[in-house]
Amino acid sequence: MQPFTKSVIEIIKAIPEGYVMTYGQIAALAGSPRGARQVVRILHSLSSAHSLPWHRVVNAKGEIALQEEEARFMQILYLRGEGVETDENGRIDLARYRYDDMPERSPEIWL
DNA sequence: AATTTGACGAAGC
DNA sequence: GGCTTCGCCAAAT
Repeated sequence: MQPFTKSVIEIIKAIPEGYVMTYGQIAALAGSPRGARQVVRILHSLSSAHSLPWHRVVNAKGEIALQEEEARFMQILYLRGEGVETDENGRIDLARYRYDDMPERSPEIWL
């Protein structure tokens, strides 16, 4: 297993309750700024095995990324249970709920 | 060793 | 805003 993959798992486990992170954010923190699809893979195959808080990972637009309706519903329930508001389409306000591990490294988010 | 897989993301229209 | 195209890359096949 690549160090990148291990980092991704650790980062996801470190997302606090009530916050979310994006695939790209996680990949970048793990050392691969264009490895967002790896994060997808890892979650797809390991979310249950590692009991990761998979529901705290959303896409760059702040939307629920899951395709199946039932799984989307579950993710929304988990998030609302932690205090993360979602609209009827599963959209999250990233300005409020995005978790920034190292804000000084991500000046673009200050916009 | 080569190809496919993915819950992505940025850019262009 | 939506939609398409393209780049991305470790793991699985």
